[in-house]
Amino acid sequence: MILQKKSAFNQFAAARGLRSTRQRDLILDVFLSTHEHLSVEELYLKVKVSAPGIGQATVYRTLKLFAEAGLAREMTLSDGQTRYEHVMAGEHHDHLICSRCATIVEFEDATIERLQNEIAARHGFSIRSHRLELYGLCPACKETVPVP
Amino acid sequence: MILQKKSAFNQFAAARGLRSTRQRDLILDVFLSTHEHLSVEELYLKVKVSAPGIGQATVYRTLKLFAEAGLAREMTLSDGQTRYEHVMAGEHHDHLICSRCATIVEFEDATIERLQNEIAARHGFSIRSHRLELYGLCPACKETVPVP
DNA sequence: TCATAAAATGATAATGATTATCAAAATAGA
DNA sequence: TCTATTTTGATAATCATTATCATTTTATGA
Ligand SMILES: [Mn+2]
Ligand SMILES: [Mn+2]
Ligand SMILES: [Zn+2]
Ligand SMILES: [Zn+2]
Repeated sequence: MILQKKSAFNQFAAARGLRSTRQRDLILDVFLSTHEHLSVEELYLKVKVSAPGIGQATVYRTLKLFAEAGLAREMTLSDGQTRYEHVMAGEHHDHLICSRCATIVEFEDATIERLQNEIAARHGFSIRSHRLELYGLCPACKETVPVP
Repeated sequence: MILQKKSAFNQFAAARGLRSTRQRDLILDVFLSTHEHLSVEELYLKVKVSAPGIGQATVYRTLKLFAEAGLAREMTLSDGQTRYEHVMAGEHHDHLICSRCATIVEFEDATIERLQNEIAARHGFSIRSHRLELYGLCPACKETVPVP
């Protein structure tokens, strides 16, 4: 999986005439070693551990590249920070998000996807992408928080 | 409908001990006279026509009040601008958005809503809110744009 | 290996949307 | 009218992201 993505990126880089750099390799390693939905800032801090001199701009630029290369997906939750998550070409899922502790659970629902397409078709739209986010309390937080 | 919302806001204002001001009345009138999903900036420009001296901060503040009062809903599309739309208490709908001309079509789908709740329940979440946005090309733009 | 053109990096400034601050103006009561 | 309190509008501050640009790195081929 990780190797697949690395070679996917190398292919992309070759096709685009990108040069290979220490920074990009490192950012890719760090990104692929996570399994969360990390903000750019969080990724930047992780990368900085191995490369204290890295610039934020490089991290921003590189993550955008990963998205273009099809191995990452850019997402913006309601906290106004851009996050990146792993994605294998063609794969798709939506998110359940805890409003209290920010836990994220991924899900897919074929029926919802189908209904979305039907709705779009009914209005003459051709869908390119969609965003479905369910906000609420996760099981743990439900217990902790007093019911209003 | 408009009268309903005006009195809803007056009630809210009374309960909160808000004073009544020319600016708020005007912003409410302008907001209620629209039927679109306007950004704060757009609302600000509309209001400025009748009250050139109005401050943006006042518009920002006042729209937030409307949301708290339950007569407006704050929404953020993928363009990173906060928009406000009319909403009557309890009403809900989702959006189909043209990525090219920004046309917005509203829809409701009971089945999707039900499935969302089922998914949340399956993961032990209690949903508080959700966001469903379908991005694509509207009928008009589909014709205009060359197919890739 | 060396030179060189092109690309990449990192520091920093700029941007854009929103919020905070605060003095001046407006409002609601007494 | 007087006064305490709220509201306003101008402005500065903030925050995430992007643009700029001098400097450093890379690829390539003499
Ligand atoms: Mn995910
Ligand atoms: Mn709407
Ligand atoms: Zn939680
Ligand atoms: Zn369109």
